[in-house]
Amino acid sequence: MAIKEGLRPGGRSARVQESIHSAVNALLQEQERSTVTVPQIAARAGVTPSTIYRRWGDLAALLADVALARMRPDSEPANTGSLRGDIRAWAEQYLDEMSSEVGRNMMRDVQASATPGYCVAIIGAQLQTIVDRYPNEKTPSVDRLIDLVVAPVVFRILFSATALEVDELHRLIDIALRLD
Amino acid sequence: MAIKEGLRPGGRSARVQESIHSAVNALLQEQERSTVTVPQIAARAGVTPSTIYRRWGDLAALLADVALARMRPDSEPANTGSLRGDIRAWAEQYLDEMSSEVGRNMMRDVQASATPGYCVAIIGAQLQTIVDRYPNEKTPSVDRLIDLVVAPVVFRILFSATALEVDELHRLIDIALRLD
DNA sequence: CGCTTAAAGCAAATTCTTTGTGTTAAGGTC
DNA sequence: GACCTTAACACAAAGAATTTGCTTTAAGCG
Repeated sequence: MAIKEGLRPGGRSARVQESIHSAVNALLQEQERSTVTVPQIAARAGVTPSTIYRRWGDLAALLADVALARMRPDSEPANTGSLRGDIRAWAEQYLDEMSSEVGRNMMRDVQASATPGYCVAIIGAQLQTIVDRYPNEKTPSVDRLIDLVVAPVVFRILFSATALEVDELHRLIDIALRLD
Repeated sequence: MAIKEGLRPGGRSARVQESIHSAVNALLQEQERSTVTVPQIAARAGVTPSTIYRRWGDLAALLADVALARMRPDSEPANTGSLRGDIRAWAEQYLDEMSSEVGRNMMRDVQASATPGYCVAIIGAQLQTIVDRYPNEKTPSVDRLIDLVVAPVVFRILFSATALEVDELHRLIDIALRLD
C-alpha cells in the first residue's frame, strides 16, 4: 500500500509520455493535423495504441495535452520598464506564436478539450505578473486585459482568415490602458 | 448534358439533408455531443452512413454545417431607436443564445470547421445592419465592434467556465461606442 | 530483496470509415 | 409526356480505428 492517490509519474511512465509528446510534435510538423491518427503516433513513439487510449481517452485529449504543454511559458514576460511596453511585448509575442498554422491548431485543440480554462489561467498568470510590477500605477484588471486584448487576438485567429495587425493590437492595448 | 455546375439541390436531396439535419439536432438535444456518431445519425435519419460520409466527409463537417444553419438569423436585429440600444439588444440575445451547452458546442463545431469565417460574416452583417440605421451618428466600425464586443463574448464562452456578466457586456459596449 | 499494483503490452472483438458497384430519381432535351 | 444523362443514395465488402479482457513489466514502497 503506497503512493498518494494512486499516481505513478516516474520512470517508465514519464519516458512513455515524453516519447508520445515528441511523436505528436514531430508529426504535427510534418503533416496536416487532420491526417494524424492515434495508431500513427503510437507507432512513431514505439508504443501500443491502447496505451494512448487508456491514458488520454482519445486523440483530441492527447493533442490538447501536448498543446498545453507547449503553451506553458518557459520564461517570465519581458520587462521593458513600463506597463504599456510590457503588455505590448507580451501581446506581440503571443500574437506571433499563435498566428502560425501550428499555433492556431494548438488553440483549437485546447479549446476543444475538457479544460480550455487552463489556458486562460496560464495567460492570466502571465498578465498578473506584469501588472504586479507596477503597484503604484492604476492598472486595468487582468480580466479587462483578457477581454480587450487577448480575446480579440484569439478570436481573429480562430475565426478569421487574417490575424490582427500589430497597429490594431496597439490600439486595443491603448484602449485597455485608458481605464475607467 | 445540363445543370449548371453539376449541383442538384432539389427533391430527394433536399429531403435527405433536411432529415439528417433534424436527426442531428434531435440527438444533440438528447445526449452529449461527444457520444454522437455518424452511424447513429444515419439510423435516426433513415439513411445510410455512407451517404453522410460522401456528402459531408466526416462528423465534424456535418455538425458545423448544422450549427451554421442554426446560426443564420431568421429576423432583423431589434430596432430600439438608439445605436447603443440596438447593440445592447443584439449582444444580449447573442450572449444568451450562445451561453447554453448547445450554443457553446455550436460555436466549437463552427470554429473547428473549414470555414469558421462564415460565422463572422453572419455576425458582421447583423452589426452592419444596425450601424447603417444611424448614418448621421459617428459609429464605430463593425470590425471594432467585433473586437471589443463579440470577441470577448465568444472567447469567454469557449475558454472560460463562466459566461460574461451582462454588466460587463454593457461596459464593453460603452467602451466600443466611445470612439476614438 | 520482495511485494503490490499502476501502467504498458498484446490480441481479439467491436465499431467506425472508406470504397466499389448497382439503383433511384432530378433536371434537362426533344 | 417519353426519354436521356448523371448526381446522389443504397448496399455490402474491405480497411482502419477504437474498445476491452487478459498478461506482463516495472515503479514505489516496506
